[in-house]
Amino acid sequence: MSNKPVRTRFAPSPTGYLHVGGARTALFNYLYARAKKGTFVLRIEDTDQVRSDEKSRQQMIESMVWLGLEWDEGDEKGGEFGPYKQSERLEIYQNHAQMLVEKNKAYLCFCSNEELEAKKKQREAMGLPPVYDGKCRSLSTEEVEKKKQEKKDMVIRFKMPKEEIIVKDIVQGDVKFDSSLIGDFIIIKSDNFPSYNFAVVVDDILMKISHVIRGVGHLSNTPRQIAIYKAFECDEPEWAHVSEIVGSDHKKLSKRHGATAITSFRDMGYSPEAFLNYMSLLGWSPPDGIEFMKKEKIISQFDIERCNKSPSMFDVFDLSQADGVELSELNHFELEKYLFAKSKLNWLSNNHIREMSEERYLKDVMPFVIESKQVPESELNGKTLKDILLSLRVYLDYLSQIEKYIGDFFDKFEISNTAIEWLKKPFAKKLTETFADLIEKETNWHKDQISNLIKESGNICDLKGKDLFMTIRSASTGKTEGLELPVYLTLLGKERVLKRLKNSIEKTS
RNA sequence: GUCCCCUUCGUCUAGUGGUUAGGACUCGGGAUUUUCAUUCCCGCAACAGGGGUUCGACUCCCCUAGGGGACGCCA
Repeated sequence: MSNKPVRTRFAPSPTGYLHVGGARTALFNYLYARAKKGTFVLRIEDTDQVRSDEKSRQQMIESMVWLGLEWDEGDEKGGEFGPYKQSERLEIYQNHAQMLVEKNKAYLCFCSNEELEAKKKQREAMGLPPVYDGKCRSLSTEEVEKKKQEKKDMVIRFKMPKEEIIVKDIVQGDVKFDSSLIGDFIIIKSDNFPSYNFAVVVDDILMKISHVIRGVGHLSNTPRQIAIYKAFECDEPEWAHVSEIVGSDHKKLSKRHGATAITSFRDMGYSPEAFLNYMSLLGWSPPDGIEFMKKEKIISQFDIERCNKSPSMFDVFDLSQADGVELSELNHFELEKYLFAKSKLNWLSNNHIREMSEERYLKDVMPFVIESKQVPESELNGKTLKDILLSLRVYLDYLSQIEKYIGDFFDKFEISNTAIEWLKKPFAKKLTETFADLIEKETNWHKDQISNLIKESGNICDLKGKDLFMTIRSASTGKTEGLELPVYLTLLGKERVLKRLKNSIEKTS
């Protein structure tokens, strides 16, 4: 419609952690700005003095940074249209409200809360929409002055014109609203703070926002906002109300689906790219249908026109297992239990982990290795650990899973029930001893050589196939699954293999 | 209560009047792998229901049901 430079914004209110819903909105704004070579701005909407807090703000920023949603302008970064915190823009809103009052498009209202409440109930009883009746709309200047003298609480209300308002929305199409159902709403509260609908519009005008991309929840606010644009004689931005995200129970995302706190996913060891990839697929799909994408590819294919209207489910937690549990209160360890093991998120994440550079992977996985406390400190920097981690890479859906594999390569040695079955076989003891002997004498510790030794043990004991391999596997790893055996043993190291074999021999007798 | 929006395999979705309704994840089967994972192949599985409009409807209209959202001195 317009060829103005694209400027999008994400405008969270710092009243809690950033969750999937918010992050997805931020993502779409980011993606669109990048796709159109525009600007992405971050504005903090902290006009709710009671609920806003600094900690939330910081956690949101932390989440944004982690996801790689870099903003070009905004909080903590500055820019030519600052400040970017609404609490620091109070004067601007008041001036603008004053302009509206002077143009007779807004007015002072002195009605008390009790009065309003009573009227609302009355109207509801009569089956009328609960809108303000406009009592103070036509107060004379004298009356206004008099009430001001009395130091009555006052607010500023916007004169809502009676007309049909059509929201022209990129994803929702044209949506009609009857403004008589809206009424004169408050733009400046009695604490002198602007109301949401007013502050957004003033900011979006001043910050030259070209596209407002947000959840459908805001669609019904849009007529109010359009009316304000008109009152200021400014062009509306392009609207795009994307579908909301729901939890596995089809209900709006809440603390119950928890972990919707972005930082929880970071803590579980999802890579930001993977999580971003997953979120981009909620309500949008790439034209070529290929879902595993790096950020650059998402950007190059993104368009809001391909966003759909129907709500998408954030389906990574098994809520049926989490009855009465508030997932948002759990740490990554506890949270893991409620994850669907085979979610698309995990699949994508596994793919991203495999595609990472080795350096990046090693660097990212290390904290989880350390956290597991299963690797002796002396070996933390060794080449062996590096090789182990690299071999384990294909097994990981998210990095914290390394904690369940890594111990098997060091001092931990437990024989699983299925492994015991192999060790109980009649030939197990002899085979294990034979193999141990061969290993003890071996000086060339290399996977090909180990492979030879396994075969040789087989020849000596007249065994091959599963009997041979599974028994040796069970005796040396305690498990019946895992890496290719010669590789596994190479990584384990001669000493540990011997120790384990001896241990297993005792169990077989 | 009033207004607005939504409803395609279990999930994410493609699809804009004529398709064997496509893909991805999951699931089942098979091949490869000494095992597990990986990889490859095959398969199961959907247009919420009812009315229209039309030669023809997943696509358009209406109704019903279900879900979501808005109606704040919250954002």
